[in-house]
This record gives sequence, C-alpha cells and structure tokens, in this order.
Amino acid sequence: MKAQDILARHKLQPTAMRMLVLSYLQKQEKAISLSGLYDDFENADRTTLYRTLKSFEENGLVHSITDKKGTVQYALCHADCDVHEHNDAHIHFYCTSCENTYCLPKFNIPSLELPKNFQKSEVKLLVEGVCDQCQ
Amino acid sequence: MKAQDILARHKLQPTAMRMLVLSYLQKQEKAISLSGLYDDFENADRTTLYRTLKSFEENGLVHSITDKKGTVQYALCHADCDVHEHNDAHIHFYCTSCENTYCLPKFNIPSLELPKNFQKSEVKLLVEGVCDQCQ
DNA sequence: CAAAGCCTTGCAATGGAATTGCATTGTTTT
DNA sequence: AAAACAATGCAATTCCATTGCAAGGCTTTG
Repeated sequence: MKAQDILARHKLQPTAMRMLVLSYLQKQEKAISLSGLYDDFENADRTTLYRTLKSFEENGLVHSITDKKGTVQYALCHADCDVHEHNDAHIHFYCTSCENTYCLPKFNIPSLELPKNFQKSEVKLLVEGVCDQCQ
Repeated sequence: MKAQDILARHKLQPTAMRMLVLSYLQKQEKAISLSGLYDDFENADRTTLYRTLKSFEENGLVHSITDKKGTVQYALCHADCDVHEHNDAHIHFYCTSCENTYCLPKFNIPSLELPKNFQKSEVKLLVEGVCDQCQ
C-alpha cells in the first residue's frame, strides 16, 4: 500500500513531510527516536518531526516504547491500529549492547491476569538483553 | 526486618538518609518518582535523593519502571533481588486517571518466548488503564 | 588516637529531550 | 476568492536526569 493511502486511512493529510517520514519508517528494522529521525532528516525541523511522530502515534500509525535510557522509540504499527486503540501488543526488545530497540511483531504478549476492577487499555512490554546480532 | 538490616543485606551503608528513604518506601502503596520523593522530603537535597534511589536500584533494593509520561517510578523490590539480578518480574499498572503507578507483585509476567539467539536479562511490563479506585 | 582513604552529601551547573507559543505558510471548505 | 482550518518553522521554555566538585563523616590502619 502506498504511503498516501496509509495516511488517508489513518485520517492524516498526506503532506510531503509525513510521506517522507512514513516511508522512512517503513524501511526501518528497528524503532527510532525523535533524535535519530532528526539525524537522518538534516533539513527538517525538529519540532515538525516531533509533531509528525505524535500525530502518527495518536492516529494509530506508529506506537512508541521508552527504552532503557528513557528515550522514546517509535515504530510503525504492524496490526491494524486506529485512533481509538493500539492492537499491536507485541514484545519489544532493547539490546544493551547495540542499544537498539526492536519490535518483535511475531511475538505477542501473552494474555495477562489483572486484579479485580483494573481495566487495561494498553500494554507495553520491554525485554532487555542481548540481541542475536550482538551475541 | 529493620531498615538497617535490609541495607546491610544489600551492601549499602546504613546512613540516615538511606534509612529514611527506605522506611518511606516501605510505607508506599504505589511507585514513586524522584520528584515525588523530593516533594515529601523537603529538607533533603534532590541529588542526594537521586543517588539514594540509584544506589538502591543498583543493589537490588528497588526497581524502576518508566510511566506513560516518561517519568521513572521507583518501588521496593518484593522478591529477593540483589546486585546482579532483579527477580521481581511482576506487572506494573499505570492508571491514566489518577496517574499513579502501582506494582502488582502478585501478578507475575508470564514466561515469554523470544526469537532465537535473543538473550533476556530483564523484563519490564507496564499495563495502562484505569485502576480499581478510579473506576 | 591520628592520619589517610573512601563513601556520602550538598550545591551548582550542565545536558538532553519533550513540549509549547506564535507567526507563517499551505490546504480545504464554502 | 474568502474564510477556516491544519501543518510547518523558529524560538523559547520546561522538566528531568546527570555530572563535577568541594565539604563532611565514617572506616580503616598504623
């Protein structure tokens, strides 16, 4: 599917910036921080990138996870997420060696039991360790 | 067990500050941020509190989890954690209503499957939603 | 007991990232 | 074409984490 259609589906105007960021994200194997994105988009304004990611997240195009260092990492959603709910409850892996954060979309978070009267809306799971490349 | 003994067991000198912070943490039902701790210890220096929490964490006395807002929240470990490993892999719950972070020590994280050659050292799981009090 | 050394504390300063305000530009609606 | 709305760019701010360094305390050792 084309970037333009994806944006439309998520109710986002297909601006040049968004198209660029989206196709950039599609190429990524790992999650990326705002700063990382900024480094790769030298001509772009940091705030614009910030808001681009935020709007993507709000509209269910990307999800975020905070890595061990406290930096927010963004990645495209794999499942069909939308404005109202993120459905891609998969494991994230932070490698303490290369310091990258990976989505593991094929490894879903098992269903969780919660105490009575606790209502879950989202689950974020980060495994820390060493990735296959760094073994 | 007395604060002094707990500190000793974790190879931390039983200073006045540490005793105070430890007994404070023992009274908490929810996890607390550095700023929250600072608010409740008006006479204490922020850096000292920061380093107190850090040393507690390094020595396995407390663990931390980053909440939805990106603030690090600390709580006493329930299991026997030590310098080398945190063993209290339980669920944490962030209530989007009261904005508190709760440890759910009785709700363990299920065992996770990982891709081949990924080595896990720690797991942090944060469930977002609404807690029982806020329903 | 005294001297040396290490750990802890307090204060000041820095660093880094997230966030906001506002003016400008671009796009959509009427 | 005008009005309304959304996105962008720049500047500034805020918030939190982190570090450097000097001073104070405790521990160790002669």
